[in-house]
Amino acid sequence: VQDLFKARTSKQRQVILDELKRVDSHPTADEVYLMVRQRMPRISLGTVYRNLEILAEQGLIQRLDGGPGRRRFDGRVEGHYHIRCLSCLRVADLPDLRVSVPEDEAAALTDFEVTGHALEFLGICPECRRQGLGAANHDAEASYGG
Amino acid sequence: VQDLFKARTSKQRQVILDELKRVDSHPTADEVYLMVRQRMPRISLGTVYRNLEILAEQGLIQRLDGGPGRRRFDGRVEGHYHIRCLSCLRVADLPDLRVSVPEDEAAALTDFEVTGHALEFLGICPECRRQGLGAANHDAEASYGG
DNA sequence: GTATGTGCAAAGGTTTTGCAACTAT
DNA sequence: ATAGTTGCAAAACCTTTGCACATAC
Repeated sequence: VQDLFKARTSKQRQVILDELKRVDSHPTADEVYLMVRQRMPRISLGTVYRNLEILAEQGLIQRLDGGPGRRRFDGRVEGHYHIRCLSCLRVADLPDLRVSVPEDEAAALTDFEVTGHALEFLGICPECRRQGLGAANHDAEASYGG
Repeated sequence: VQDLFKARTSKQRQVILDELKRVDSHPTADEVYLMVRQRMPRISLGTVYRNLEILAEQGLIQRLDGGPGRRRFDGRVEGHYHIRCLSCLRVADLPDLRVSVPEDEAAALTDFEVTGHALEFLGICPECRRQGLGAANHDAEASYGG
């Protein structure tokens, strides 16, 4: 997470945001780089990464998948959901939670053949809460991301 | 995705699976490497990666976060879910789908302070379906992952 | 004037891969 | 016998960062 700072409006940042609002693909960082370079050939990939991060923190764009932390593995394969601590990145199991996720509706709305879903809860674990690492520091991480 | 092949039972693969079943942390690849090395000091990190991949494909373990594909960005920030094609990895929006996700229950079950959730549908998009890239090739990717 | 931002290039961290030797079937 | 597997090291890949110069406020 970035430090507190007073964001300026740079040409580069505006164009990146523009391009992201313009399309409805969900581009990766280097795809954004390619898009932006057509209007601004001298922009660097590092600048794109930096600004995507900043824009996401400001809540002006949304970061999909990954979120914080690396790929993890789970030896338990029976259906269960997970909850991840946004502070220490640990993952805990939710073996006893049932959620009814309307895969059929999603299929109807998109024409996809829906084969499953991934649902993960986000929050702050008891240990981190005790240490005062509250949710305030992890605001823009909120809901709906996927 | 791996090719079709007849998996053998190697000592290494068994130990990796063992260790993953033994713990209920959700280790990253290099954490698995550290765990396994205590019983098998000469195993290599590459072998760990290869076997985690294979085990996940066989459905014997579960891969969390990331799943296939890289980090993506979305210029639309109003709450909406996504669906990802397991074949071409493209992501589409589901602006009109409402899901009631019981964050309060998750909080009660874990003592986490729950600040949000990430939900993503998985499937095969119409284009890929047309090309015969059916869900059969993407089986173990199914539900519940996070 | 000064904090913020940029381009460039190098470094960082994770994951994948080529290869020759080894092993389960 | 032979297809699958391993260890090792190198490569690939994605993302972050240090720095000197530029720019917005």
